[in-house]
Amino acid sequence: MPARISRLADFLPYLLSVTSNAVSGRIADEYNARFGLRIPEWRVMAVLGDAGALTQRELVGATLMDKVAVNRACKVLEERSLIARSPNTSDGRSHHLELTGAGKAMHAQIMPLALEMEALLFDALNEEEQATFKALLGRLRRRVQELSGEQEFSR
Amino acid sequence: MPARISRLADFLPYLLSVTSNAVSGRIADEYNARFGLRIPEWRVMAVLGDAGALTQRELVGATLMDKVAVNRACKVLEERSLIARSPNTSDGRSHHLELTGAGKAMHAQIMPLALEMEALLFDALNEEEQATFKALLGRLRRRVQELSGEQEFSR
DNA sequence: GCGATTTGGTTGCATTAGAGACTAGTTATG
DNA sequence: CATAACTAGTCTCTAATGCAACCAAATCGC
Repeated sequence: MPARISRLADFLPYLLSVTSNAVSGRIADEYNARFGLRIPEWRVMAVLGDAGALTQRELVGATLMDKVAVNRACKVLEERSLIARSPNTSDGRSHHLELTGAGKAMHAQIMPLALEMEALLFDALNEEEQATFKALLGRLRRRVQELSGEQEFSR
Repeated sequence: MPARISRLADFLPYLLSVTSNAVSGRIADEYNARFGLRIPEWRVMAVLGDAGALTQRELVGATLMDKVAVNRACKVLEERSLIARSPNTSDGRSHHLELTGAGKAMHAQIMPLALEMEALLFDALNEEEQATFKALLGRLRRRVQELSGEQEFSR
């Protein structure tokens, strides 16, 4: 008995939240099962693989994650020898973080899986719809940022 | 220095997650500031206001939240005398939950604010785009559910 | 109707995320 | 250069989320 769903189901922020959680949960399970990575760690790997050596500060900017989240993810990855720190000659407070050989090897497995997952999940949308969806998300995000005050782009 | 954003930014699940968090965070702040409500509590209020008396089990179905989240939200709302329990004659394990007078009064303030917030946030999208966005989210969610196994629709 | 199974609700526990304080190193100012 | 103001990173504490075990009431099978 599907108990008449309330108007909540028409509320866009709700729909957005539920959908996002479903997608994230699915992906998190997959990465955890295959690589023992959690999402913050995966994001750091993805960015480092793409951009090369970065500081934590730069990772915060690139992933939009909290600096604590970045720090924890890096610590875990370093313990697993997937990334390595090298001193930053131009600023002694930070280090350059870079994928190790093992890290690069994992990255090479991770990215195809990411695209595969994306394709699988977004199967329900054709090319054009995916592009539209992406564009709308982008505009929405910018709008929220704009509303959420005049701060740079922390958080 | 906007450090070349990596390919992560093109990854749909990432974009979805970041956007959803931004939207939810903004709304959570607003409801917390104005009514001292958190999102799970707000959702329960919204559904009860719309559907009348329901059991916790029915609320789980209507909000897609975890039963623990529903239980906790109800407990808080009951303590604040925004909702009241009455015995369920047809099943002694559960109760009917319903908005009190105060609850209804708050609901009458809450819903317009919800629509206002929705309008404000989704300002960046015109009518048609909003409809498209909603439809795409719906299809995406159904797709994930479908992939996530044959379970009813718990979680 | 009586034991076995199921289900609504509750509690406790483990995991996660975020805010704030703190440390070490850097830049700006006199 | 010495002090003040700032910044990258780390640590700690608290709040939020979800799972699993649990209790009590209901249903099923005989």
